[in-house]
Amino acid sequence: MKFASSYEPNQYESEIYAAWEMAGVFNPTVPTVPTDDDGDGEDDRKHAKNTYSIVMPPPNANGNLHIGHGLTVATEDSLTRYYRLKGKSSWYIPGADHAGFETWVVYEKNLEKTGHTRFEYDRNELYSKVWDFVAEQRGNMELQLRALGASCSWDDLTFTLDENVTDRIYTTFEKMWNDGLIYRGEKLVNYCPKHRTAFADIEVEHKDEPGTLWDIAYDDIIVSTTRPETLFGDVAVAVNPEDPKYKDKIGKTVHLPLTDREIPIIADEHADPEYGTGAVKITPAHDYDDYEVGERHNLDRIQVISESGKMINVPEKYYDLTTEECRKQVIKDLKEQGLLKGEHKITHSVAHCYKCGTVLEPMLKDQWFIDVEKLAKVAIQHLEAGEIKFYPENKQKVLINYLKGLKDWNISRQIPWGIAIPMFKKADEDATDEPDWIYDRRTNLKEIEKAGVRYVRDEDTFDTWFSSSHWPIVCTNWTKENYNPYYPLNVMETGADILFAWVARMIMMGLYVTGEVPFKEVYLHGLVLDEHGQKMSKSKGNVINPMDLVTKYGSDAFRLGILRGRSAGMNQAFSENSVIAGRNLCNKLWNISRFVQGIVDECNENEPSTTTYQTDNMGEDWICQEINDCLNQVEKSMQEYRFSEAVEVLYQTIWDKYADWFLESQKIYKNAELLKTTLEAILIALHPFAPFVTEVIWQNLSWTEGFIVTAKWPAKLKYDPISAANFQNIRIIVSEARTTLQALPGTNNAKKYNLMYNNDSIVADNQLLIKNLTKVPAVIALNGSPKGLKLALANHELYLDVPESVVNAYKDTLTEKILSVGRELDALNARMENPNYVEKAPAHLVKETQDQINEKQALISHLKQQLEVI
RNA sequence: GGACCCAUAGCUCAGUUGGCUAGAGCGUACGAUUCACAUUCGUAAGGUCGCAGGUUCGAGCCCUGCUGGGUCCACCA
Repeated sequence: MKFASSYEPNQYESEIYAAWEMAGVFNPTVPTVPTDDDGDGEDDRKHAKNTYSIVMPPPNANGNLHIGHGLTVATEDSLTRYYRLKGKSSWYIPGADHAGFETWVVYEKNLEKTGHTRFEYDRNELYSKVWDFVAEQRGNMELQLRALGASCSWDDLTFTLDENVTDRIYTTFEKMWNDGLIYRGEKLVNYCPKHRTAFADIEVEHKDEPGTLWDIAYDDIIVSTTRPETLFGDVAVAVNPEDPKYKDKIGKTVHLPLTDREIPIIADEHADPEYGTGAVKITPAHDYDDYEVGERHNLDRIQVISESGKMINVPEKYYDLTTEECRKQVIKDLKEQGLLKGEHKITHSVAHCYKCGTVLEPMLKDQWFIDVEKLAKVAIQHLEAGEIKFYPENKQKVLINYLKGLKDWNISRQIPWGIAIPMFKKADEDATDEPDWIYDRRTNLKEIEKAGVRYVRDEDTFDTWFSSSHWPIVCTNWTKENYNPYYPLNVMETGADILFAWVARMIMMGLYVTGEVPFKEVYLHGLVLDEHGQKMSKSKGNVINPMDLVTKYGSDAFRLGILRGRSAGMNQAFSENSVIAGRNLCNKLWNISRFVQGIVDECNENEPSTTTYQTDNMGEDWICQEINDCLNQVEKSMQEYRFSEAVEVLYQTIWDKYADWFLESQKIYKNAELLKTTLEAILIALHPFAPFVTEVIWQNLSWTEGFIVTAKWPAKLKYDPISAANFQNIRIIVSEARTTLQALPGTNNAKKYNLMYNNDSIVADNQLLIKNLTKVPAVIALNGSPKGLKLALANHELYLDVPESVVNAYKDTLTEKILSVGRELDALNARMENPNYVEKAPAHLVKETQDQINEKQALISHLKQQLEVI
């Protein structure tokens, strides 16, 4: 006997994972690169259809996994393992993210601790410093993925800075440049003065905050503003053309306070007559709306805030102040001059850096932009054609809606840790015929020469989402030349929170580069919340570390626990309890196997299992039916990404049906061949969710061969359906006997009273089983002279051999039972008395109702007889 | 301002084209104990499915409105 009495995951998990990895069972069976073994000049994979591909959203290469990764892996790996068992060549491609901005922030903080700043180094130096930093930290995350059981193909791990990735990014960028989809523009961008980089719109966090709205007199016009310090950048005052208050002022000029400038009053829809004073100052260099007003009226842009957040291009007095200091000074000076006419407290939303919380400045900068209009349009067409199926479904509409309003995408970042933008600016002023910017891949050079003209490289790097948008393409080694059976991916699984940032961009880029959608289905998971439904955060102290749970309860328990009760796209609570429930299931399965192995040993049936088992009794037919049902439901659930349902049905089948009824019956019958076949079926069916315990058991069973990872999904079991249906009688009889025994006065009743039956071949044939399941001392035939307490069964005549006093004490319970069955009967009768129901409801339902009425009536009359006897 | 999601047992959640007496896990109460498992076994209690209408023979599910909670997008001088 190899099985200890309880399952200890820590004893086995790392060893089992190492064995899997060593044996290469996670590698896809169909090659992942073009092959031509038969030498016919054609890729052998041309006809490989049975593939399943899924990529991992790359976790931060130098970070640790958090609970969201735990859910990601549990979900993706369950899919991968399921389809592998289903016979597909499954390829789960792992990844690691250089996490441009995130890592940079961590690195820069460390750098500052050592008393240095980024400005002491050039980009190449910084890049190699961060590279070393990441290399040092790297590896934890990959070990943690293994601990979670991720069955990925490790040889194919893709790092977002791998050469094939940067190659692909450059190729795409070049194509876009040539197609005119890339442009350089001076636009307002979201700029973090602390990190000194710009962000895409999607990375900005808006928060509602209290603020002040000041009224400032520009001569006789009063403007309202929340940012008086930007006054020095004002180039106009706008009023609404329909606003009668200001109609006669349009075209005139006003004096800009604290300066010696005159600025025009212009008419623009942007000014809302209802808001504030209805007149608004226009600062095109520091406000998005004003920028657009400026465009419309061809106004200058005066930048008054520098990239370090200090005032520039302002009178000496204000120069080099921070925006905050300057604001105070301006307010003070305006007050002194009597120009401050009002002050109102308001709530407005303010843009913050999602990393450090600093207020973002809209900043006028030259940046690279992607003209997204065409890309979005193509994506919308394919989405509307239903080429990608979404789980949850509604995300398709949400995504289309987003794409319809998408603005041009700023892909420049001013941080060194990332893929360099392969663009060079003309340095020779004289070469007027040459283009200002040229594309070139030699980003390691600060300066290049082309046709005798000098060019200097752009120092910016790509937004990480630009490279991430190629993820399905780079992970599967897609190329234009070769057919690839793994592209498009079968599914893209990721967090619902990055639908826009990532999924949308992968779709646009996939279509642009390959002409095909990058994946056929999208499954989005929600946030994992704490047990009270609160978002996990360090500040709240409610963060759950998945690795702690894995250590404590095992990887399988964690996976089962986190998938349980979870559905697509929903933010849902998670607690240790569900992991404990998972741990218990693993232990149950372990003991089930221990028990089965015991019988197999006893019967000397240690040869590989066959499908030629015989079913010799109702319980055996019944469990075959139950397992088939279970397999069908798991298959259906997996098809629809209903993991929670799949896990639920497995729990019930394994625990409530296989262990509690079938194995109990096998204590009598001992059908070793059937036990082997059925145990294999449940082990394989559970394997996608609990890979370790099922494999450990598989390795310990005497008759199984190879790894369960690469086993075949179970075939449907053969059984006699009539016999299977008859087993329900046993279950009903046993349940009723148990309920009644518990309800009788006194304790330990099961040991006291015999069960007697009259004229019942099912009971007669299963006396021993019923005795074992109810734990009564004996099950005895009555031969026509009833006594004791009759069980509340419509179709069976059974009695508990209890003394009259006990029967009398049971009288109240019996009366209540008659009443409750009576209420059920009334409800059924009412339904049948409704002619519309009888006419319009489907015939089988009407018949069912009638059958039930008959049954309840029989039951009531049985119970009433009993009551009369008392 | 636009859109989306959620509301079912004490807690966390299932409930697929409308169909029987609305389920699970955890928790609670009571009982069991050599013979695979106390990480066990058995039994029970606990729900007018957020509110108000409507459609239907029949509504947790479909429709309308409302209330409460959450998310995203846009805007906010």
